[in-house]
Amino acid sequence: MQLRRDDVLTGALEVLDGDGLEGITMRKLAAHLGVQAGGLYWHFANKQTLFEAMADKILEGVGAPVEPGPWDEQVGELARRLRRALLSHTDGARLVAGTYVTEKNTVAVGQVWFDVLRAAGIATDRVGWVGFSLSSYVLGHTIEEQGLAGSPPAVGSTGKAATSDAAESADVEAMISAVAAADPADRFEYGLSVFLDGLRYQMER
Amino acid sequence: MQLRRDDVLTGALEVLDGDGLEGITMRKLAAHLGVQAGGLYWHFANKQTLFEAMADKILEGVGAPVEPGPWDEQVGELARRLRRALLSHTDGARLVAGTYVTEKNTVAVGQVWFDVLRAAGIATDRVGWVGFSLSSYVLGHTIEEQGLAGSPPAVGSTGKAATSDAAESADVEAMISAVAAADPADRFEYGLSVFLDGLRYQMER
DNA sequence: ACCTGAACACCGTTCAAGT
DNA sequence: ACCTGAACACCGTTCAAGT
Repeated sequence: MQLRRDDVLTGALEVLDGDGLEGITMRKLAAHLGVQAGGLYWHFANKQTLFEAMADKILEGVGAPVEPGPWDEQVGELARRLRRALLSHTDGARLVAGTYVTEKNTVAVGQVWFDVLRAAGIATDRVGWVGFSLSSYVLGHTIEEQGLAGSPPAVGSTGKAATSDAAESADVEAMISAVAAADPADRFEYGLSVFLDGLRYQMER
Repeated sequence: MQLRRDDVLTGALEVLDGDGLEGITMRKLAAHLGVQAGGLYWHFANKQTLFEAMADKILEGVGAPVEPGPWDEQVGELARRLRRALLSHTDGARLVAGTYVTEKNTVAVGQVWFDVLRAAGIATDRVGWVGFSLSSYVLGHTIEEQGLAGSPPAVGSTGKAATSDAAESADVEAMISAVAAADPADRFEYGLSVFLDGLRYQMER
């Protein structure tokens, strides 16, 4: 049974889900595929290239056309789609963030964003900035989401708060706990709504 | 001349600036400090701990009190401060994003955000969400900024646009070029202004 | 065309032993 | 207290050689 490029990619995403971004090893992937490590280099020039292909595969479908409707709902849909794709694999956000992707799917993503924002009436020379800003938010948020998953119950609740004002420090800890305890999807939606409100405001001028 | 913990940290940031995040090696850092690799483990339990300390050091000063003034200017100042700190070292954003920091400076950063947003009149239970959203944007944006630095002239301009509509694809490429060509600081300010407009809008209701 | 086997130049981490 | 020396169990990548 010969290996196709796509089998390697699928196997790599399985290893990613099992062992995380730092756990992916050419040797481990090779073993997972029942092959010697050196053999992988026939399919991918190096690990970096493999990572880029993985990142692109994660973005598959994010560039699909969006349903007709109000522009702000469309933009929201795009943002949610991107988040869902990044969440679909362990450390997906960090993987995509770490690779400067120019592959097929990434270009497709750029295309839909462009179409939607242009149809929304945003000036051509601003469309890129809006898309870049919003996707930066999605990427940053999702990285934090996936990072927080394996971290201590509440960031900062380790008791080593060095603040002199005990009452105030308690408030901060309460804030941090509230953030950590909240549904990540709700937090995401909140930030998204702020951004969309800002966008609407800027368009009404 | 004995090594102090802080010397190791400083040396590590120098290696970071020289060789990037992937280039940092316990052995290389040891050589840079004129020491054997094993010796570093007296100062830091492991590489991850070292990285966390580096991330925290990068955030030094970001938690300083902010000058009195309109709340939106204060919030903007905090966002810009964070961006500047992340930009101050090669791959700074990715370093901070990859470490779940609970150290001194990080807590201090949380403290100022809390103070400023609270004073702005944002409800206590919303303060964390706002701070989290905004810092997600800053983190995501800065990661992309630092990533784009070493990448091809214009993402997507590789000529392999698979779209059927040539004219539309040209528009997308123009958009991408416009984003890549623009001053990163301007792009950052734009997204920040959108977020702040949205925040103002939400507070007026 | 696709992969093995074996090698090369590295890694992070541990730990007895030195000073 | 702070570091060396040497080892252990790994890495990514290359490349002749096999099928």
